[in-house]
Amino acid sequence: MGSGYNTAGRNRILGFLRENKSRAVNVGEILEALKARGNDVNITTVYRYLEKLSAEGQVMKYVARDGMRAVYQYVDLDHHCTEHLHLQCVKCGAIIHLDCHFMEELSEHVLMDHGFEIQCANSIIYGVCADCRA
Amino acid sequence: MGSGYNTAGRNRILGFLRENKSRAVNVGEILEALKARGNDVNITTVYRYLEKLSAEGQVMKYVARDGMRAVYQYVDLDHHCTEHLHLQCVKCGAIIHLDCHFMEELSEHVLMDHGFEIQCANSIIYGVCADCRA
DNA sequence: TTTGCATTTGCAAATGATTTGCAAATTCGG
DNA sequence: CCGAATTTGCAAATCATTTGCAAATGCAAA
Repeated sequence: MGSGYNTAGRNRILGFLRENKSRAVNVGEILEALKARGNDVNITTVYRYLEKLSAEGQVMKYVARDGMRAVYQYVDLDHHCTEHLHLQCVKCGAIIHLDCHFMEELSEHVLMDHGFEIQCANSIIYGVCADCRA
Repeated sequence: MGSGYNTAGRNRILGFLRENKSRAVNVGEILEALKARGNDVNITTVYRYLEKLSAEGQVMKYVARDGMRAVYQYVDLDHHCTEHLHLQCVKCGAIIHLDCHFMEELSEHVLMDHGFEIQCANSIIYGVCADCRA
């Protein structure tokens, strides 16, 4: 994990991602949030570090459906499991991990009754999350 | 359906989308394909018409997982039903409609336990179908 | 068929997110 | 504290997509 040099900018970026691990954030949000708390970080640095984290699997990168910008979400490597589906909010881009027992039921049903073996890795179910419905 | 004026460019674009209704295409492909067959259509026209078709529900617009460009897929309005999920085989491209009772259970679970309201229309679950697994 | 008006087109320029080149600044092990 | 390797910041470059506007086209009514 955490390979590379330890710098102030990186710590701030990673900190913000961790604080918001329940949702996906975009580059603009990161920039604004850090600027607001007086810790400016250059946009290029943000992009480059996010790419690095993404390659390391420490964050997940997705593309929001409405606009055309990427969103990033912190991944808790400890609790990580590859066998779950992703629910993505079409409004805010947040990713919800469907890794509860129900996932198994779904997989089994689809396999038994439809002969279809789900590949969770690249499947995304779209919809609207709780926050955006409120 | 098909509202608006009938023009050569639009017919060509819609024709190409229909010919490729089994997959999603991007703007570049449309441009190249039409140019290759000697029917140039302006890029602006393509974007504008796709937006219109998308608004009418005649094509589905989503964002490719890899890059950052939009892709569009023709929708057969006759056979269209919004309340079921699609399972698509990554090998043969076959699409299975998950509209059995289990669909309701899934929707309900996701809404109750995760506060997430599924939009079936553009969600696709990938995997391998019965035929291709054999 | 001609006329009038709304819609559509094409071009070039604007936009907005993301990437890249490069020199200066920073990190950290020795 | 030194030096090599990494990271940063800036400005400019990309790339897909959008927009403004004048010219071209479609279509229905006369």
